[in-house]
Amino acid sequence: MNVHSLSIVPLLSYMSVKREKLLDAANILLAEKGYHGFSMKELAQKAEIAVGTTYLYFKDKKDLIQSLHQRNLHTLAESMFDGFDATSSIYEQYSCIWRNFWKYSVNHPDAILAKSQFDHLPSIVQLSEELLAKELFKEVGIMLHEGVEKEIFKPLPIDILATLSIEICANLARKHILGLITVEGKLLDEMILACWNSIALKPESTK
Amino acid sequence: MNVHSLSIVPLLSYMSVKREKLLDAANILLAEKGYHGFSMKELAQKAEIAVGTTYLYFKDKKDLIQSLHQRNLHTLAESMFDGFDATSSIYEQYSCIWRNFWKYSVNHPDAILAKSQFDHLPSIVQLSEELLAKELFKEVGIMLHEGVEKEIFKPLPIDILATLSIEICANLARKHILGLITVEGKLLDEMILACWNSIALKPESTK
Amino acid sequence: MNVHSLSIVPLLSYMSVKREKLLDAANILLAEKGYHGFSMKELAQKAEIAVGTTYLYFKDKKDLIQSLHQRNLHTLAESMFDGFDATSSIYEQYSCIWRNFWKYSVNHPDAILAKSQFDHLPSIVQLSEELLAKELFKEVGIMLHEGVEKEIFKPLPIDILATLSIEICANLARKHILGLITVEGKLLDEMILACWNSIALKPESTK
Amino acid sequence: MNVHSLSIVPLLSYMSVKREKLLDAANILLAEKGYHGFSMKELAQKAEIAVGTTYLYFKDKKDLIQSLHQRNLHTLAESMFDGFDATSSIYEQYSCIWRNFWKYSVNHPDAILAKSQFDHLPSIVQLSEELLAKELFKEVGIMLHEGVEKEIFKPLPIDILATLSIEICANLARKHILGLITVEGKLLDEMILACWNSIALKPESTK
DNA sequence: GATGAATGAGCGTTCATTCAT
DNA sequence: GATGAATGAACGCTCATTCAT
Repeated sequence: MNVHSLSIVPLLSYMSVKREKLLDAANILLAEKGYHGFSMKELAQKAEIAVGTTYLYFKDKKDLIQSLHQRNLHTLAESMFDGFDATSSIYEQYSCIWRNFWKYSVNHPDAILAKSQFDHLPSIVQLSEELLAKELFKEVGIMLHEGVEKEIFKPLPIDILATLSIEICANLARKHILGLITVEGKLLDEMILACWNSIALKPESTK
Repeated sequence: MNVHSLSIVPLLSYMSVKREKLLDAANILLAEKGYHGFSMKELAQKAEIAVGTTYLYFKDKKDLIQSLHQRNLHTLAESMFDGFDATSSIYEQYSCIWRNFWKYSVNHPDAILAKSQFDHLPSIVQLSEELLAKELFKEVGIMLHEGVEKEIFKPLPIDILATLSIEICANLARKHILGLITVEGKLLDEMILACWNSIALKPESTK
Repeated sequence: MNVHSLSIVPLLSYMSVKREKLLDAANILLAEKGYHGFSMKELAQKAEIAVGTTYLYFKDKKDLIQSLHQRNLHTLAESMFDGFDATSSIYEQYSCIWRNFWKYSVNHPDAILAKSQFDHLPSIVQLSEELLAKELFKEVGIMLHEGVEKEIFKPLPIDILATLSIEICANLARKHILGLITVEGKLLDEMILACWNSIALKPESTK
Repeated sequence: MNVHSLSIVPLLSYMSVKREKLLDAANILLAEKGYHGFSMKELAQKAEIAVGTTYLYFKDKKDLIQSLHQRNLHTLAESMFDGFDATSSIYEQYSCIWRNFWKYSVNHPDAILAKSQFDHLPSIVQLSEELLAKELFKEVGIMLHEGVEKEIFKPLPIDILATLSIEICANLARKHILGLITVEGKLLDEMILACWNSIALKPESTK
């Protein structure tokens, strides 16, 4: 992600206020009712836009949802590496990412709930998205790989390490958002340690 | 109708062949497309019956999906405690449940994929189902509770322990089924240990 | 209507208990919900009979309703001429018929309400029924005709005389049954006089 | 949009062409087949629009039929008091209303046939409609009441007087429309007199 | 660019009718 | 004769999408 790609003109042409309003509304509705559970009319009303206008910004409903997924992944990627220092210790890197993910989840509950819609309806979102995700989060992979090299993490496939340690965070966050469990304060540290321990070669006993 | 058949007939009368075929078809479609994503016509075709016949066995689509959820939960509960020995060591109990869950997941991929649909559309499945689930899996809770008492597991809320250790199994299984990761043979033992370590007070280093 | 046609065998073969129960149930449902407003399943349940059995007695729904109409017309015809004396005065004949019609209406509210369904949905009941009706009630026509001959009634077409004097009775009865108006005791005599006056050449002033 | 058109536009916006076409089509179908006897598809085809369009103008079938009933009642009310002079003699008032009703019936055969559908399916049309009707036709009530006060009509409940004298007109009209009777020219005067005589305290003998 | 009336395929569900038992 | 499970066409209604304004 370099400075050039952030040049203002392409961004403006791509992102309009209406487009954003539509994506925001879609996020909420997707989280609430699932892909087939809301209508384009509902969406337009929530976004305070005429139905027809929707089709100026998105080819169809599927395109809208895919765009939403992309935007959410980008936002998440940005948040996840906030304050990330690739030169700090693996534990610090790990902890930073975990906390950032958690913070993002709590701040974007709809996005997290919508995410589970994407994950569980592969027919909707193309496989290409999966590749995009790999690209966006490749630093997580790098970190895990480094951990394995340094014999901090178990020598397991990176995908499995990611599932065990990061995905579980999404799982906890979703339950937390829905009020099924409550994770706050000190408990959060415990969660991070728990996830760390599940992949650490030499897990730390709780003091 | 002789005495011997009587022990079976009542069960069969409740679980008619058509009813079962409908539930099986629904499992597949739910996994593939989500609740709103498949039509009753599609369902009937997959079950090889007429649309109208569906409504002889289920009041409506919602009722069908709730019944499916119940059936799946019962089947899962039965599988999960196969060979379970409440007097064995906590690790053996934990490992038994984990393995059974995994085996069930691999044998019932549709049920596992459909499960995430239930989890993510709570509005469809009544709260009573949630309670049913607690009832069916209360032995898991007992085991975790015992582990906490014996200072084997961290003193965390049971719900969180369950999420960290058991639910992650469902997560891994889903990815495994979808072919996103591959977990086989020795790797399975690693997974069990990973989950155990995430909640163990004194996690074991890999030998 | 002679003694021979009343011979028992044809009646028995034509009228079975189940057939009658079906017609009774149909009468009620037709009155309540109209022709398309009730299902054959509803009908069968009300008649405490299996759905399929209905089709042993009637070719289809239309046939059932036509049969019902016929039965109702026959019952009405029987009632209307109860105590009828073709040799008595025209007013006595008129009054007798009017009262009998009223009595029938009050005793068979469903039949009267169902009748309006027949009258107002000519597409359902064939024109042949109309002819049947003429046959059944021809004595009314004879009476009216006689009244015209004797210069008691106005020299109007018989159909119009019938509409003015008898049909209005059905109209009042329907409203009475529905509770929209209340006609009792002395008021009934007033009604008869009113109808009489509408067709009488020399109407009587109220005393 | 100039000042002149403004006096008309508000009405037009409420009564769009499509809406009117739908109501007209509904009138015909209701008269022909009854409420449950025609489908929304049939209706749309008759109105030469798409099915979905129907639902832009009416919430559902029930709403459509209620709206139709209201429109018909308003049209009838307007027609009935055409040339009505509350200061003229009771007979002239009575005659005016009767003739207007007849004229309306002959000009709007579908509305008259549909009317009986409303009357016979009270469960569909709310009670409030009944009150509306009373409001619209209260002048009829006033006229009848005045007639009773002046000892021209019999001292009977207004509802009964209305049924005897006005409703019979609808009855005759329906039969006339269906071709079951023929009422024309001089015969019409006879009918009016007949109805008048049925409620008059001193009925007039035919000259 | 922005609108929302209009579309008709498709939805979940019910229905009159059949037929193997 | 009597049954009721099974059928699939047809129901009332909603939907994503289009297009004249």
